[in-house]
Amino acid sequence: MRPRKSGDVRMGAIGTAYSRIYAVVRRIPRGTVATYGEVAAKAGYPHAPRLAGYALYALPEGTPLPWHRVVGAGGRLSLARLSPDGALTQRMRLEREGLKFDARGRVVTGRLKSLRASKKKSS
DNA sequence: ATCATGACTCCGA
DNA sequence: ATCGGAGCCATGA
Repeated sequence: MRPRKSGDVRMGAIGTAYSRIYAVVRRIPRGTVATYGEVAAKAGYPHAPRLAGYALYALPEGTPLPWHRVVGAGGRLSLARLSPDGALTQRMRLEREGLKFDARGRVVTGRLKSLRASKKKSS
């Protein structure tokens, strides 16, 4: 089930899936956003976008990780489903880094545009 | 070991 | 545009 938000965090030792995802999130350039799929893929799980979301969900409140740079596909703030308030914080932080949002609350960046172009059915 | 769940994504209707 | 179902992975009980 859901990991505890605080207390027993055994991710101190690197090598776990969470640590890998966190490492990727941490290396997201400022003023840039990455999708859960991107983060998971770079962490070593190209087909487990849920892991990215799951790992971020386990993040403590005072996490130094730039979790706000992680958005859903197309720049959507999936966080809004779980915590609307948190989504506002994320949006505020991203705007502070120079990112823009459209009327629907989607992030507008030149990086996500290439994401949609690679979609295609296999064989 | 198994079962259920999730800040996801994709595809079809 | 919205709605629903299927697939994938690791974690906790």
